Amino acid sequence: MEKPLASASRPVPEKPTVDGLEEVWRARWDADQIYSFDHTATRDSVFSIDTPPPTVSGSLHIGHVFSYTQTDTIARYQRMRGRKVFYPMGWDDNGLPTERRVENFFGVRCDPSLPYDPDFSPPAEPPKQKISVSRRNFVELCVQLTEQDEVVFKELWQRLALSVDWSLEYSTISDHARAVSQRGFLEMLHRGEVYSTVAPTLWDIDFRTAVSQAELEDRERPGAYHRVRFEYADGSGSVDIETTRPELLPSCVALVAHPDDERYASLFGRTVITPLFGVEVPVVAHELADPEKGSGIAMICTFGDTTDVVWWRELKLPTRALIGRDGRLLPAGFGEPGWPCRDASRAQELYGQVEGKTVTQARDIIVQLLNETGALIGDVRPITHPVKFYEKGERPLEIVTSRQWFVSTLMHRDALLERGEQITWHPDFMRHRYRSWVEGLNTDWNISRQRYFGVPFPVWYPLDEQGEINFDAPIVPPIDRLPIDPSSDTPEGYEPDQRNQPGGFTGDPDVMDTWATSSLTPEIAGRWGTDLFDRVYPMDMRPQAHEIIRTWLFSTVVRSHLQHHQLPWSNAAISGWVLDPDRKKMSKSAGNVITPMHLLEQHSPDALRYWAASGRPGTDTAVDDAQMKIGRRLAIKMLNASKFVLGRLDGAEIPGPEVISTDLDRSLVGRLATLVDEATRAFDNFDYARALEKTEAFFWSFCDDYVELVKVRAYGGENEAATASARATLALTLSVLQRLFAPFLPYVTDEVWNWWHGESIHIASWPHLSEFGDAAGGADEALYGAVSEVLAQVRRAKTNAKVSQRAEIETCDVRGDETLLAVIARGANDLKDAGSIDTLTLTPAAGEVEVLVTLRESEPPAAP
RNA sequence: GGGCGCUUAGCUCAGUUGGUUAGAGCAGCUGGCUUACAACCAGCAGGCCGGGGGUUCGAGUCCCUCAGCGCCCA
Repeated sequence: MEKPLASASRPVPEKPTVDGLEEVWRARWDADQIYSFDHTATRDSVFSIDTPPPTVSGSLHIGHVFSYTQTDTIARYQRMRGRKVFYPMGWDDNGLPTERRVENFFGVRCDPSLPYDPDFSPPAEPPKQKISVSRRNFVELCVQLTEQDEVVFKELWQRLALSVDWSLEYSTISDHARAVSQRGFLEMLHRGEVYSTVAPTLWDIDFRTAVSQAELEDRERPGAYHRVRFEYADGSGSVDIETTRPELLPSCVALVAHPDDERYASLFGRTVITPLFGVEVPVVAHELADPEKGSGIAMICTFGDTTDVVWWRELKLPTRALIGRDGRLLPAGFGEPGWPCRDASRAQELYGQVEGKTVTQARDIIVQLLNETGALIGDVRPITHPVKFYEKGERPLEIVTSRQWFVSTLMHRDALLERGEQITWHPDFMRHRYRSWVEGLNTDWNISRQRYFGVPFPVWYPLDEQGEINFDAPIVPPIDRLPIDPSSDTPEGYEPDQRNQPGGFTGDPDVMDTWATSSLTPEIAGRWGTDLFDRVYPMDMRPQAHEIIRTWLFSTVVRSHLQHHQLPWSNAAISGWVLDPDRKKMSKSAGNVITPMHLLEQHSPDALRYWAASGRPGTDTAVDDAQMKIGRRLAIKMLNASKFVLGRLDGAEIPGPEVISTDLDRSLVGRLATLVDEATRAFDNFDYARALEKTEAFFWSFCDDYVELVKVRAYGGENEAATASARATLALTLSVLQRLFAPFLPYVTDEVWNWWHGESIHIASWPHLSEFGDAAGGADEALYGAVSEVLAQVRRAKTNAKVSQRAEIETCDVRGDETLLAVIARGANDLKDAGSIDTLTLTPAAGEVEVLVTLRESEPPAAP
């Protein structure tokens, strides 16, 4: 304190406004680099944030404002507390959403068999028929479009005043990110934590790619039970199963019922014959067979759903793959090894009718055949049941058998559960989301994607003399050669012309799952391998939304656990969703997505931030114009209150807390100390909303009551000490409030701060009790409340009399409990000033406080 | 089917280990051009704290149960 106003860097305007602050302060923060990370800081002085890199899919969303603002308030708080804040921003540009957008935006489709065309440029308007382009051309278009999109996002972040250090910007498709991602993969490979294998794989036939368990969702879809009769192999009878997928009958490898199901107990261990195809299959028992479902006995096919995979694995059943990558039925080999059959030629003939058909076509044909042979019993029974979809997909997933890379997660389940317990969750109940996900894991993490715009696996395979690929001996590059692209780079010890030749090599054609890269955001942002990494890792905070706990959060924990044997961060701050004004979830299909730019224009960035920061941690919050208006009003109030207080300080030396002597002032300062304590504790607990709420409530009370009470005294009078006390209190309180609001209202608070300070408020110190001297010592906090209450009653009397608040009061008699009156007496002078009271008397009386006023006769009542 | 959250004023929401008479803002109504602020100020009114049961001297808060909404997992 004790700074002369002369240190101000901006004048107090005659008529303050929030409009135009954005341009002024954005430029100045940028010029002064106030958000730069101190690269010499050591880990103990750093607060590091593992910022979520948004998927740059082109359209901004109000949700981006919401969660990123919440994080920014915490970043700003920590910065003011003196921590060196590591606050990077990234762009998650690799992956399927970008491919989708590029295909639609330019009207192209990737065909990896085409050669690169260096002169290709997309047509101005996307053509109706998509143009096929090479993989490299496609990737170039992806890069081009994401760079455009990133500009739009960056503009929003900067207008919103996210206190990001933009020199730490990264993208998940950059050379650096690809190198980190490939290194992470190779290190797992060396440690034996990833493996490639031919396995049943969840497959989206439209996207033509594998997907992982984390990308699944159940959707209720109509289906139908078909009752199908299987004859016993010994001809002694038959059993009826019910299935929703009769087209998979050719791949039936067993029937299954619950071990306790007495209806079928006698069948276990016996064999039955599949209708149409005459394949002899066993009847087995497994607990996952639901006696309530259908007839209680089901056919196991390879593969119709994930339960089939479990049965196949646990019961060690054979594989008869039926569905191809295009969703059509593959050629079968009845009578050949692996396809035992009683009448191979008949089976092949029947199968010939469905081979190459889509699943739906095949179903109709099989049903018809079953009907003709009498194996279809009764009517088809329509039902509704959950079907597994890729979360971005439009058709049900199939399960195909193909070679994929997997990260071992199942064997680490217990350790990963323990990691989840070690995280400090905000809010705490979010830990359940993590736990239930990990407990429900049923496959290792498939990280292969048969796509184009992603990080390639840094792996080649040798070809033997017959040109067969040896998957068991992958060739890998040295770490310092990364990033590489195995489809164009040549492994050590080979010549480029040996590609795809017998005795030569071939590159792994796939790219990694986008989460396989973004699970390394701490390593990417923190420049793994440089000394920066040790300064920021493990990080302090992972902010993110709850719907990606099973993907981003989980995968990051997995990678950190495997790579570094520790948590990637100590705190997970989980934000809620933004709902539309009717509290409906926003989605493109519902057409209720709200974009932020016009709101920014209409209400100001501070106002938008106020709305965002009002949303409790983890709580879904509706877009609310009214709340933004309140934020704008708050910002304006801050301007006006600051103008008033600084106007009272006369441009002179600002008195320090040692001159705060008046009881009322000390009472207010005592409350202010409590506020600082509350706001600090709330922020330390990542509860920005609580800090805001407490600060806001104090601020309005300060303006409405305290300022009114001391206004006259602060103007100056005979009692210099009393005047100095009021001014010092006003100055201290204003200074504290400006700083407590700084994380929420960065524009307006820096404006008002600079009316009396030279440096940005955002690098000022968070308020601390040491600034209060002993002004709060022994303060009677109840005094301020009691005096405020009497003032309110005085106002009420005037309002009831329908006179102006300025109207003078001849006598005011306060009646109440004696001890309370003694408290009020200590604020009597200010009360008289604020209420324009001539004579104030205090009369002990039983019961609640009562205020009786007599208005001055000469004051005519207001006209009705 | 299992789990998590929510249900408080017309609306949006606070309510911190159980403790006077349940709070705020908005909207509504009444009054006031008050030397920081009319984009403002003052005041008023508005609540079976989802229903039921229990523990307790005392429950919006803890326990049980039911209902509705939302989400996560299977």
